[in-house]
Amino acid sequence: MTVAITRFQAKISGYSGDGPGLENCPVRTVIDHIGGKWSTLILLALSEKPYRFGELRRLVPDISQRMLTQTLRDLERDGYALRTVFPTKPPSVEYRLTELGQSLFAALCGLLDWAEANYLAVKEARRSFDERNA
Amino acid sequence: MTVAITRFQAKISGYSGDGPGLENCPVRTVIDHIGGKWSTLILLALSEKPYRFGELRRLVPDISQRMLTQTLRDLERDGYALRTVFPTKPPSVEYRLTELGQSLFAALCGLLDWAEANYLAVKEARRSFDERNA
DNA sequence: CGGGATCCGCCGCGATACTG
DNA sequence: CAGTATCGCGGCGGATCCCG
Repeated sequence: MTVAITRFQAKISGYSGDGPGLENCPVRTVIDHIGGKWSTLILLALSEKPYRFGELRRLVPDISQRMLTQTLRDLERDGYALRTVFPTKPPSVEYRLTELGQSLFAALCGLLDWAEANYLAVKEARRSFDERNA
Repeated sequence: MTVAITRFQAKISGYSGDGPGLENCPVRTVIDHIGGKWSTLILLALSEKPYRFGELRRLVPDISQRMLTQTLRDLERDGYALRTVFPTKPPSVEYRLTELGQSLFAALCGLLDWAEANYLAVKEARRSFDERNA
């Protein structure tokens, strides 16, 4: 009975092979960081082609410049995005996905497609639930 | 030039066809809610088989009982999970995925597998980035 | 056993102002 | 143009106590 659990234990609780265990959980390591409010949106934008800072701002109208900066930094830190500064005047900075970022996006695509196909059902489920618990 | 953007505009900025637009964005509607700290973990656990409240607590050792309750409520509200109460003494409550939840999980699998395969590379990228910016 | 109620710290995120 | 600095709020999430 606990045998069935074991198959997923590693993904859920982490690998206790070396160290504390919980912070070695693959799911947490990756998902926790792309679970932010803007990460997937920026990833989606950059999947198409490299963009400059200002272009990304216009692409995502309601992101603050502070959060765009921070999101891009996080993506860069995790190895998903590459930041290139062109020393022009005024300076221009280009962001593009790395190989790792592209492969992450490929894995993310299934979820994004699902979201597009099913978000109406989700919204309806929410509405229905809220109505039942009025 | 802006033509290239248009292809993704809907997914990023939402469908402005009817209403304000931004809250009609499929990505935001779905991803924002499963981006929580525990949602994917519980989804992963329930994908294997139905579980009871206490079993889930043991499966995810470091979740508080408050957050487990709330996460399960959210999953139920979005139509991903089904809550069944058995009026035994003491009562037992079972959680299982709905069809919608199972299909979401199927779409999520690609990402989970990617996380398992690449989380070491991500951790290394982080370490390297932090070192460069010391 | 499976919660609900309450209190509270942390931090994600936004708004605004300033800079090279 | 592409950021940095500072301030402040709301809400996520943890700890604790109580209940049927």
